[in-house]
Amino acid sequence: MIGHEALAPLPREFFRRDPRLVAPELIGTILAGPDGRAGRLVEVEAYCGADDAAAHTYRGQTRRNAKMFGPPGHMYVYFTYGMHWCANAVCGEEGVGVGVLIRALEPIAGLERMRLARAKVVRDTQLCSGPARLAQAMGITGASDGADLVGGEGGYRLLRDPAVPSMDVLNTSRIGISKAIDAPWRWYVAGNPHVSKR
DNA sequence: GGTAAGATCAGC
DNA sequence: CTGATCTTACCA
Repeated sequence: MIGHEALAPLPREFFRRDPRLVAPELIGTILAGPDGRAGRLVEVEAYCGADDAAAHTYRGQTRRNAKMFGPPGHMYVYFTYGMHWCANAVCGEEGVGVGVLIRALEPIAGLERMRLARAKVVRDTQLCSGPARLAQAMGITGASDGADLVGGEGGYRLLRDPAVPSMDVLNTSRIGISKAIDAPWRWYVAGNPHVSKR
């Protein structure tokens, strides 16, 4: 276990900015969930609303993406491919519809719970190496849509680690999209085995 | 009302 | 590389 209490939550204002500024700064921060589960962010992608054809919010607000238009610092959780949940941190001013998709975590606490949530996994690098994998490992579902990552009501928080290990952050185009495929809005930790493959 | 595609993953 | 699996969004 690690002492979550000692780690300060990221302030609301941290998220109230362009997701392309927030995303790289989220690398190295910690997502803390229920039951002591926690992981360090090692891969993220920015989605830029009306300026971004690949964003769920590109064509405006719908029932599904409503939380992305809500206040920054909350989670936007969506269901896709008939079976997977994925989590974003809402950014920008309220009403804008931008955010950061959390694509991979390096598990740092509550690994037993994570393995329980992902029973078939044999290697720890398969626990959180992908947006749907980490959601399953952390217990994130539609019930978490709109949870406040600053206040922690809803069970999840993003924390700043005062002692982040040094790491090399690389920037590339995003994964798994068919539009705006050239926008360089993905950031990940070089050489980290928990970054998503494929 | 009908349908195509989807910010994915696991298994062959 | 393919199948799974079903919600959402968009069109008629």
